[in-house]
Amino acid sequence: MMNISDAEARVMAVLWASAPLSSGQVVACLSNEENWSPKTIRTLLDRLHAKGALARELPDRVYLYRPLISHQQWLQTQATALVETHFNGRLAPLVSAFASSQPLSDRDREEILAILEGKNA
Amino acid sequence: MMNISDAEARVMAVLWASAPLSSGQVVACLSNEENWSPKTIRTLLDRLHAKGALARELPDRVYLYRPLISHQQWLQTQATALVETHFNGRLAPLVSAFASSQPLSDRDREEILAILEGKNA
DNA sequence: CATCATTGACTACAGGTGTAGGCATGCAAT
DNA sequence: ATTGCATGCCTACACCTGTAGTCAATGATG
Repeated sequence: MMNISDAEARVMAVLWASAPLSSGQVVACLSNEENWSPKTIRTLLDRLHAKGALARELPDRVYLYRPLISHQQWLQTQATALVETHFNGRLAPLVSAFASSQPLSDRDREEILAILEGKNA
Repeated sequence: MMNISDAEARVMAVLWASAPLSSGQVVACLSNEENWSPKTIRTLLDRLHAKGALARELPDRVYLYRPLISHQQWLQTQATALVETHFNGRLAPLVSAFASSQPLSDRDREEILAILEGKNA
């Protein structure tokens, strides 16, 4: 799996929410949340394209970008990577570490319980 | 919380397992698992000290290093950071992402259930 | 004592990341 | 047609990271 940096991930998030988008549209979406120069965002789009995380086509005069990896895929990668590198590959210690730093919400409790019971799908 | 890179974390792991240790002892511990030059390990120790992750004293002619942050603390930081940045601050979606990439072991299931029931402490 | 191996202090260097800037071009508006 | 803004392409630059190397002092060994 390719590496996507934090800044790049925020750009991906926009395209995971809706795609394809032109660079201008991505810039517009991000200008609310991030205080980045349009140049910065275009650089990140370029890098994501170079990495193979985004496809782009030029139907008109402007590139349209589209994710090449799914959000789900990416979340799985991130979750398993953390579990592997810091928790010896087991999920429970991560859950424990998280729960000991902040109490679990009822909603989290219920959803996790459902997953444990195999109702995830 | 300071940043500790992956390579640095493997050095921290040695000192979390036993401390204080001299740089030579850390080198010895790591030479089994990692294929690093002693130079590399000393560089990592230096950087960890510069970052404030390790304390060091020089009682004899050799530095002794000791962690300034606990393993637990670090795991909490890592877990909550991932949850914040990729899962909107909620744990359940992370559990879901992990479980959908590989089935949970019985042991994980049991331990997580125990945590949900408040038996973590 | 002369030499070697260990340690510390400083330096190196490429690739990734955050964060843009400069230049050219082309559509848009006057 | 001229001007100006958006866009693409290339460049910049500092800091972090992985992975060492050099040089000098010091303690151990023959």
